[in-house]
Amino acid sequence: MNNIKDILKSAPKATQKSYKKGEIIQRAGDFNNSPIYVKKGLLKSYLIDSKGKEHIYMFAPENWIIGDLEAIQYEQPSQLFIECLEDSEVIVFQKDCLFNIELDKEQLAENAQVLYRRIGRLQRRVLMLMGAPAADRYMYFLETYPELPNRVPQKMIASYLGITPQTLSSIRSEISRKK
Amino acid sequence: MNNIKDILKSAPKATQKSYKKGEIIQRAGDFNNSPIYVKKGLLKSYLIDSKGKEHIYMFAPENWIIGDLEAIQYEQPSQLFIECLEDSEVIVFQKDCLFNIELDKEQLAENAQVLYRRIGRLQRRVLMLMGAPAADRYMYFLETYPELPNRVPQKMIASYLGITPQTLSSIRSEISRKK
DNA sequence: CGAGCGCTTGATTGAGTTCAAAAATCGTGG
DNA sequence: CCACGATTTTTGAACTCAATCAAGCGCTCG
Repeated sequence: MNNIKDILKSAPKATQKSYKKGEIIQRAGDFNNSPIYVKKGLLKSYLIDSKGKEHIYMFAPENWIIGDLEAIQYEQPSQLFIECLEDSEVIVFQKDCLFNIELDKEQLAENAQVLYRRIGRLQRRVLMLMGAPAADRYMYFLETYPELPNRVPQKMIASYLGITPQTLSSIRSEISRKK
Repeated sequence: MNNIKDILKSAPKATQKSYKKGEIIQRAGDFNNSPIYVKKGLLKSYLIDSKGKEHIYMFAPENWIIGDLEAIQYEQPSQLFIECLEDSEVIVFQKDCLFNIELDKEQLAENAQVLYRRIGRLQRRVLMLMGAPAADRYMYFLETYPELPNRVPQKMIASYLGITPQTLSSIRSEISRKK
């Protein structure tokens, strides 16, 4: 995914921070959004919709970057909350960390590839959300985050997949029945 | 969206091409994928799923960039078809056009922002696909592509939104009834 | 040890799909 | 420019998958 070495060298003014499980790092409405690199631990970002329902946009275990990139790029208040699911150590970047003109060429080229990879993953997710039935979505989650099924509660997985915890439960029992 | 000036200056070895309506520019399985900038006309990219059903991933009217970025970045064969919906003039880039090390710093920084914006749009789409009912999805389409409702048939809009043409038809009749 | 949260299971409901067919629109050749 | 066939859109009925509603079980941690 995102190579730690590449990230670190491309972030001259990044700051290191620690958060405890349960802390909310960024809130919807905040203007002060930054990309966050996870060194250790686990974060999630999520949207609260008009009916008060939570939709998880992504998880960020070790070596992932998380943030409301849409809000950052368009200089709008964040739509997303970012919350700490395990005690975590992170690096908070500057907003423009990935395209700051003070970076050197290698770093900029590297960063463009980091963004490219993220687009690739998002493309895959969009195609998945559009076509795939609930069971296939769960498989997709297992591929994307092989280490997470044991680290996050099922209701969060369901929220990430856009299905209810009940549906996920029945999918899982169906899978284990088939074995 | 993507500023034509920025794109052109950042693409030293790009080639210009013309396609007629109905031509297929790239096919699933091709290894020779490139990002394509649309100067004039309209393209679409789409996936054929295991049941033979077409899912439109995106439309690219004037000034958009289209391509199977996932396939390019991971150097895999394309999953997506790219097809010409109107006679079009396009610029075919090199695969690494956006992060080629020969580009200068301004160009690289600019390109990173182009990618950033695309991520922002994808983020929005993922959140939309996850939560929103069919009627809201149609509204989202109208916002994203204000000029397209008259240029593409409804069945394609439905395919882009992940709903059936029948459902879209009933949504539209409901909307016009409310006025 | 009890209260609350998370997971499971079953019954009911509902949004959207599928199937089918009619109505409207488009495109092409005469 | 019209006519005809093909495609697209609309409409309606039956069905399906997943959501909602509801109840019960098992943990955890307070």
